[in-house]
Amino acid sequence: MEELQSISESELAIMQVIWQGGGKILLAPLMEALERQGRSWKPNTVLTFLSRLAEKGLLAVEKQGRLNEYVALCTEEDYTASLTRSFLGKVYGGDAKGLVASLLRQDCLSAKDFSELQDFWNGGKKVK
Amino acid sequence: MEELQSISESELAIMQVIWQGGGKILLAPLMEALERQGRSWKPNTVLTFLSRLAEKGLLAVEKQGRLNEYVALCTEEDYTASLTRSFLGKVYGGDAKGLVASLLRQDCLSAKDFSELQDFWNGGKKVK
DNA sequence: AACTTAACCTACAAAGCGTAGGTGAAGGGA
DNA sequence: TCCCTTCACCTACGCTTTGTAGGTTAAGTT
Repeated sequence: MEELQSISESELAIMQVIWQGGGKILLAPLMEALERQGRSWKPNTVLTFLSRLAEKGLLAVEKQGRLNEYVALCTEEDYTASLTRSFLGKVYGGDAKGLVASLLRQDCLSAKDFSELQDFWNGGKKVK
Repeated sequence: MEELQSISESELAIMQVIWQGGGKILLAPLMEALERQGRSWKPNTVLTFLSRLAEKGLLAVEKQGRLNEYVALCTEEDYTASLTRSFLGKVYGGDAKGLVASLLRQDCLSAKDFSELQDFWNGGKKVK
């Protein structure tokens, strides 16, 4: 699992549309989706974000006739997992238990959350 | 618990020295500590970091005679807790269970970690 | 032929960061 | 008393990231 490059807020918004749309998209539907969520970026602005995402290795650009199809190179889960590993390393020196302890101390995990995680732990181990 | 401003790697290195030295420090001992850990910053460079930390609200500057004493305004635990909340919000939309599930999926938590966390959970709740 | 869309290249300002230099005040020693 | 060192404070400069496009051109649509 490689370390993904970090991206900006705006770039993330683009990726989220692509992920939610099944992992690949053309410019026109992307613009529409962004418009629908209230982002009023000029097409060129979006194209800039797209090419930066390609530079950063998050997107592949595939010619479909004369148009470009922008294809996500990882899933949203891969991306958040990578961010999480990076955060864990930088802030907790890789000590995942420390991170969870911090969540517990801050009351971020309810009793219900915790028991669900236990189930996940017990069940998930086998499945995987 | 306010949201602390984010700081750079270098600024963090400064804060860590201060935290480890009991929360307050003068320039001279700070320089020595940094020197000892192999950082060869010029004094002015360190002073820049210190004033940026003060601007960001992480440090207070108190005159001790003609010298400045740089005083940490939060503990290291407060700082990492704040980073963690911020990360949790941005990446998981506040879903702490989702974060922990991601750690589990990535095998970041061993069985031993998990049982220790259960102890922490059971014990910690009472204490607090 | 004119218009629209998309692609590609280039640019530019603001912010963040590393890295100090210049200057001046204040002790400390010769 | 005069110089040297330390520290503080202000200013700056180059590099990178990010938001935000404009200019130009090629291709498809009317």
